[in-house]
Amino acid sequence: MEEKKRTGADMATRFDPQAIESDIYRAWEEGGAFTAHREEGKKPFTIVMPPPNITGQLHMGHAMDCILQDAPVRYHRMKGDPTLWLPGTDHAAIATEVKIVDALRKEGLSKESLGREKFLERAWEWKREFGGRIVNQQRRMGVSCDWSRERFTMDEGCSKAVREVFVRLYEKGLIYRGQRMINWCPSCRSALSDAEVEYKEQDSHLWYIRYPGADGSEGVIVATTRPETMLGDTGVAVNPKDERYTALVGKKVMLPIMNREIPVVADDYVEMDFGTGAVKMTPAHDPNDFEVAQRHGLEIITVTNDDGTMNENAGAFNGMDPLECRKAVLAELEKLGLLVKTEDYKHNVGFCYRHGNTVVEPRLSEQWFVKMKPLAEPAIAAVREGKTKFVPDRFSKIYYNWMENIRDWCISRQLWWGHRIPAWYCDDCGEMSVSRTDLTACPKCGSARLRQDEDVLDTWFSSALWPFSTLGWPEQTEDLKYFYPTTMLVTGYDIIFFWVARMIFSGIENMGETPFETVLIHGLVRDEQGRKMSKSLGNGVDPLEVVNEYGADALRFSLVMGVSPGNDTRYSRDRVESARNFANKVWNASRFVLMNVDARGEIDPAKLEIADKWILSRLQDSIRDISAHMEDGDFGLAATRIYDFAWSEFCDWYIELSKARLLGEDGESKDTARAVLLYVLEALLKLLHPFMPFLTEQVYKYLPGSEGFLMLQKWPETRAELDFPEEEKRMQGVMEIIRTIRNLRSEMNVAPSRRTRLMLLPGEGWQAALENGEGYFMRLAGASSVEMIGNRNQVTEKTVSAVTSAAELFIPLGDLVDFAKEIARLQKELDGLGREIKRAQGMLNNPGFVSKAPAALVEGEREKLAANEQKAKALENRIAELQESL
RNA sequence: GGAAGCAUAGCUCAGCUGGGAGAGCACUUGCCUUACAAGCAAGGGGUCACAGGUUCGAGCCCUGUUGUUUCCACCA
Repeated sequence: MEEKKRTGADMATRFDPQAIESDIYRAWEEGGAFTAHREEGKKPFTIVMPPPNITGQLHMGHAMDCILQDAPVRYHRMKGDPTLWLPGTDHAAIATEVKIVDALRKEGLSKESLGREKFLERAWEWKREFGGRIVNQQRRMGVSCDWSRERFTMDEGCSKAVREVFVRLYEKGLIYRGQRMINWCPSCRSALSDAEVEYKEQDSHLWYIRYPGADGSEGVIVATTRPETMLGDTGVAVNPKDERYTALVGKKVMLPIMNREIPVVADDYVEMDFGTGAVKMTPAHDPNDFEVAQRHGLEIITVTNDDGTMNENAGAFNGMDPLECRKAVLAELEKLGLLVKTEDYKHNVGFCYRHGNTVVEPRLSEQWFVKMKPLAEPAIAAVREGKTKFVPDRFSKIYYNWMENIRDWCISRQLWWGHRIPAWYCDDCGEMSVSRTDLTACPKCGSARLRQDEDVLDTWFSSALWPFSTLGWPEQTEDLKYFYPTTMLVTGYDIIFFWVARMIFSGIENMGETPFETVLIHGLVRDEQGRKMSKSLGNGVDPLEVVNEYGADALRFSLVMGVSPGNDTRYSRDRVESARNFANKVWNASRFVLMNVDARGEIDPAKLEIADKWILSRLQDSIRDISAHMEDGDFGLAATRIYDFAWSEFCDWYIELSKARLLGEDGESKDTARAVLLYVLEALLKLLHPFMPFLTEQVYKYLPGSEGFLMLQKWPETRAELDFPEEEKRMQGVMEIIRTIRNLRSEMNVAPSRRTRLMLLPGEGWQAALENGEGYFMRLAGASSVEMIGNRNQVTEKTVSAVTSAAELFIPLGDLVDFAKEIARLQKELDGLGREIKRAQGMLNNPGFVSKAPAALVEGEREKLAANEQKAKALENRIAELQESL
């Protein structure tokens, strides 16, 4: 470690994050500061990090994730809780495979030409490169997670967990294989789960097509948005109550072009008032049609290939892509005179969430599924019973809504990168076996002619196990026993379905316990215009660029300050700049303190002056508020509070107040100020550390007597003996006078260089406090002298004046004073006061208020009223005097 | 079709269980005051979307309206 620097004089005048961040991070990491330790008997604080995909690089959403986890983790670590933040990455089956296939294409290669084994080698290479890159980007954000426990969804342990869960669910009958209608992405050439389809509204048409009767009658007109699918039609359905079609039910119509006779069936599914009330049935390419077909025994004809093109069942259209086919079919129908009409129509079309431009086709296919109902029920109950709490609570509604309407989860993907399905098929006896270990012989007939299922699992199958697979499950490791269930999950609302819900039911099913106590949901980071950041818009902001320009602390702070839980937030350069300015402010305040304090001094309560008591008391208040906000997950409020304390109270006032003493002759007062400055600064650094870890850690190195890392110091505790409510009030009175004088001087255009005498007529009980504040009036309010007077008559010169709650004040300004203007000014002040008095009187004259409002509040109003009445009286007197002298 | 969020200063947003409207940025004025011009001081600027209701008291709670964003569902 570098040699410790000792004085503020060594500090640069500006905080330079670039110069220190990487060194500090390395020191933390090498010093083992992130490593979690189990301490029996103590409740741990545990977070498993949502594992970023290894596909690319960190975006603003990740940055948000980082800070919202790092802040509570650092807070709890400082509180002394055994703290584990477990990091890792996700193999992201489809997403990664798509990227690798793209990369291969640029080399003129394809998946197929490479073969499965070579492809997987490439994929692991990819993982090493991009997985490492992501993790280093996280380090740049300052994340204090335990890298010694880093995991990957496809590492040995997690893979074992996946295999174990799959087999267990299969054995319980909760995983099955079957022909079902699934979402098919022609670009992935794979099945997708319902959650992976994004619906977008598209302008399209509704085409009305006549299907003539098989007997030569006029038949029926159907309406469709996808005319090309008619090639696979095997029926027409009408509502049984629809009298227009009663005669047709049971008859056959002729499917044009294909010239196939298809039946007309009656089914409740059909809405009578949509279109013509008659629906063409394409059971292989529409989930509803499929169900109708099941009920009525309709034939099922698949007319597309894996890549979305038309297949041989499409007859003359074989090989066309669907849009081409649509045009050709419509042209043909037109020629036949069967295209009755075309209407403009808007409807939702499903797109692949990884191939944004690819339309997802419902398609009949043999896939693996998880039976969801039995898993969803206890997961719903767990949240209802409060075993897992969503914060903010409204997100639990989204969760319930999804869980209560859940359908079976299609988990097989026709990909290579992922956990391969542990099922083997025997080519001799046809037996299918699911196994924890790789099979070499058929368990039924002993044949060695076994083929493992070609498919891999949905990436979310493994991430669903993340809270326990990463802790060692299915082994009963010490970590698992100690850290599960975890304390908190932090993630965006966009993956509640994909991930959060699945972790909850997986945790309950496999561990018997919900995986986390709290799910803290945050919003999206949008661009400066409020649009979602996306690659296609090219409006993404790279957090690393922001870190390079402004520092990690600035970015982190800008992402939390003034942000409320669960709400989206806009990225704004202004906010980062403002956070950077704050960092610099704290840096310079520290520099000031350290230039004046070179040793740690004890605080002796007997020697504290009013300003000391004020700032110490304000500090107590800040510690209370900030700690409470940290506990509640209100990081936006915590950050705002520390900002205000540091800037508006410590810097703007206490430091300025201390200057007079530091430059003065009174050694004891000077020492006390020094001790208080250092004490408050150190507490401030600790309170700020969860948000600005680099800056605070760096400053801590300079503090006299500091040892080790700030990040491992104790979180500040409140001390009752440092609460000084009475002195706080007195100091605020002094501050009000200072502000009032500044205001007067400014209004009167008194040059800052011109010092003015000050006369004070103290209010009752204020004499001592004001005498105490003389130095402050001189230093902070441009006073050349302070004179206490006992009576307004003692003011004989031309002065401007004002009334505050602590005193009446007079500033002789000679010819600058224009009595007429002065009267107008005071009158305006008096009018304001009058309104205020009226308001208070109104309240106090209201019997309801006096009898029902809290006593303290009523008393407070009484006090304010009395004070204001006194002020008003003083103003009236003053105005009268001035009028006389006019 | 169902659900949720948002509507507060010119802009972006805070506002904890109801108790005299706040911040950042922008704007005006004056300051290089020996920590900081990435700064200091002073100032202007708001019918808290609208309409009702509850309450002694509503930005906050309830009902409705309007605007806006998002999620879910998917009637071809």
